[in-house]
Amino acid sequence: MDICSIKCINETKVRETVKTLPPKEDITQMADIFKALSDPSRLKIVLALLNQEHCVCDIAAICSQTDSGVSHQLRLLRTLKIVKNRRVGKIIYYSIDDDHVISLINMSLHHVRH
Amino acid sequence: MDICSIKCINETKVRETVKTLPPKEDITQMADIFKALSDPSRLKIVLALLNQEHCVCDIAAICSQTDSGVSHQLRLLRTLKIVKNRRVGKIIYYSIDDDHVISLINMSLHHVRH
DNA sequence: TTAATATATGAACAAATGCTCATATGAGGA
DNA sequence: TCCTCATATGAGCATTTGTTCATATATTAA
Repeated sequence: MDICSIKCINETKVRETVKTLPPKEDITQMADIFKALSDPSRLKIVLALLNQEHCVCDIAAICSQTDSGVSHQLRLLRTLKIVKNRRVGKIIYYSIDDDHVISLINMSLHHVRH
Repeated sequence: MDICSIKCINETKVRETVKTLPPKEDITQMADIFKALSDPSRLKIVLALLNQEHCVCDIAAICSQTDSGVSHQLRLLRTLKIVKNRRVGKIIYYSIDDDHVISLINMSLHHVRH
């Protein structure tokens, strides 16, 4: 029980756990990666690139989304270094840039399939 | 090139990748789990419970959030079977219910620390 | 240079999200 | 019983998010 509070708080346990928490910045970064994968249409794009690299309009065809929508999502994924791209003439091919993300996705896939 | 379209689409690659995509339902479920971990304050709650079980007001103290806010988040996490609880009198203790989530978090922690 | 095409970008808007405040529930003690 | 405390819940709101539409950029071909 805290002297300065009416609340029922187990100070020992609280202090113990506070010590184990990662720094705020790490938590923010972790959340950012999870957020990138938290939208079904964006996740679908990443899943598509898991198989092989694709150009923007192929991704749009695969995911039944507009080119513009896909482009917006790819920018976000690029910012987070989840995907990278290479240009061949007019066409820009996207692929996965981050192996950890592949592991994260495989693990969650395994999870939803029990 | 598609006969019915002006767009430059590599049909073979598109069809190949479409075959590898998980069913829509699986994608939705995966996205739901990632979404649960995509908010920093909610992620912090899960990180706190990773260490040991805690009652609601201890979680609030650890995470510098209001009891009410924590309670709302815990309900969401409960719905997704990420956390579970047990009652001891007036106090309700929450803990992690899903080992896969622990793996997901450890992997993303490892990721942000290169 | 001009036209055509692949991709990117900005603005706008509807929908979803997280937080706060007020109130409700449910358990223990007086 | 009544009061207190731990937790839960609903409504309201400001903010964020995903999508669409129009337009811009960049590359190739004519």
